[in-house]
Amino acid sequence: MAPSPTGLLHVGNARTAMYNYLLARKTGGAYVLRIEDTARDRSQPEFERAMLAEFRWLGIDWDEGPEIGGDYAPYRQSERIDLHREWLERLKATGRVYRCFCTPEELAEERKRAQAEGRPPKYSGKCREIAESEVEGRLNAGEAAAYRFRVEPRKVGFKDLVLGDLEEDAGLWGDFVVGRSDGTPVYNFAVVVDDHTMEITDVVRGADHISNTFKQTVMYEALEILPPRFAHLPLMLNQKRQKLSKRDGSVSVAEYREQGYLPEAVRNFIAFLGWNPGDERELFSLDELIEEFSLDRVSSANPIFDIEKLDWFNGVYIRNMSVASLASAAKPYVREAGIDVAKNGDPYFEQALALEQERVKKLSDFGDALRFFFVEQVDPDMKFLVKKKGTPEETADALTQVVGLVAEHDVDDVERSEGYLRGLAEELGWKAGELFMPIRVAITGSRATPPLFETLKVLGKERVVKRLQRAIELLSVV
RNA sequence: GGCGCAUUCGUCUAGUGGCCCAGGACAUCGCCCUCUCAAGGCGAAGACCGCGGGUUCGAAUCCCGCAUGCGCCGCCA
Repeated sequence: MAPSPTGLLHVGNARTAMYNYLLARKTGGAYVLRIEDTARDRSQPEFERAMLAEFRWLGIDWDEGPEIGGDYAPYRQSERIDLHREWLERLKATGRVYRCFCTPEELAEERKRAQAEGRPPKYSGKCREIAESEVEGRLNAGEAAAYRFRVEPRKVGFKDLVLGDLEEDAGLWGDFVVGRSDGTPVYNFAVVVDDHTMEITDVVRGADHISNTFKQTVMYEALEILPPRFAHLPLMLNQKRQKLSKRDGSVSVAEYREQGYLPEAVRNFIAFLGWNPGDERELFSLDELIEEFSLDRVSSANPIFDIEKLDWFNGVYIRNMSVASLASAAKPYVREAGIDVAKNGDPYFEQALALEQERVKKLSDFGDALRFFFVEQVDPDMKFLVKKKGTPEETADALTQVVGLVAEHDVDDVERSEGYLRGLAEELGWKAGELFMPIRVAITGSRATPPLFETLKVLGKERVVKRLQRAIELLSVV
């Protein structure tokens, strides 16, 4: 994989990296990470660091790359410029490149005019036939000149492992730049040099690179070297059905991590955006994905990123976790929500967590879900604290009796609590739910909570009594 | 504007000439379970397979055209 560090890692790139990774692990090949940082103005080391961290979080590791090195170092494109220059010399030797003196301004102007007149914005070839002597003269006079590749009009094709045979007419291109006037290589040329010199066998990248691949194909031929295998992945689209962009805000992997999506869920979800095993299974571990993945089952249509399905995957993975590992995963998020996790000890936290485990979709949901377990007092909504179709007075009376029972029998045995509380409801002539709801609201402040008796047990007699008494007071003021 | 790629339920998709008047999953709705909320179980609704022509005894599947969407057309990657 070869990301360019010009922003945060977004889910589209993450999927591409995943497929690369799966393919490498499945075939037993070496997985190479190369940083494409030839965009000097936009590439930033912070982005590189962040991206690598994000890959690791997803469980994607690599065999060769910056930091860890490898036989084909260096692994940053910007550090391979000498090699690119060397290969540019080779290209020059084939007579396929020439100097172009057009300034960026002139070219932009040309393009604008072409667009306005409805012509394809293609380089005119203006500098193509400048005589060798004139080239030298202008160069000596200090004029800047780029290197352009002389394109011969003909059909260019390659076999794509996902899309099949692809073909394009090179006659439509115009000569393209391979070396900038400042001496640095252009990405599309650097890639050819790097892929070849690093002995890359398989290139899996986004479909937005298809037209680059045609041009690379021509360069490979000119240099008389063999291209790698290519596979282009249909572009992941946002809800508006546009290509996912780094400028697109809510698509960075970091954001999902921060919201409490689990790496295994994100992985599983992303893998299924454009790939499936051919049967109806959907839950796949990394190892299973490696085992089953193949490029020929990658679909050729553009998938749309649908957060609801991710939510479902995440919920499934949260439910499947052991309480202990869920606890360590969730703690930072709960703390982030302003809750003093350590306050009542780990066992308390884990018991509370276990009650909410099947009720959340994201780790960040635990903050709100667990809050009532940790606050000093809850603020019950009077509307629901009062018995349905009942009065504050009778509710207060009932809760007073509940306090008595709790004080006498404790709440440490779920079945016993249920027994005596059901008994009370019967005595009162109430339906069980009519009694349980006021209790629930009194002790949690909410109508949607884990099962009542287990909640009572975790909270403990003392808290329960205190909260009930406060609710009774609130009811008496009404 | 040119070129390329794509087009099956709202979304992800199965489907490679007869098993498909199209299967699964998410979401939605209903029922069950039930002390609430979830989870779970069961069920419903939801796709004239983008449109139009062919080929064939037979097409979602093959061919052609059109439409739409996306991508690329940079001394960005």
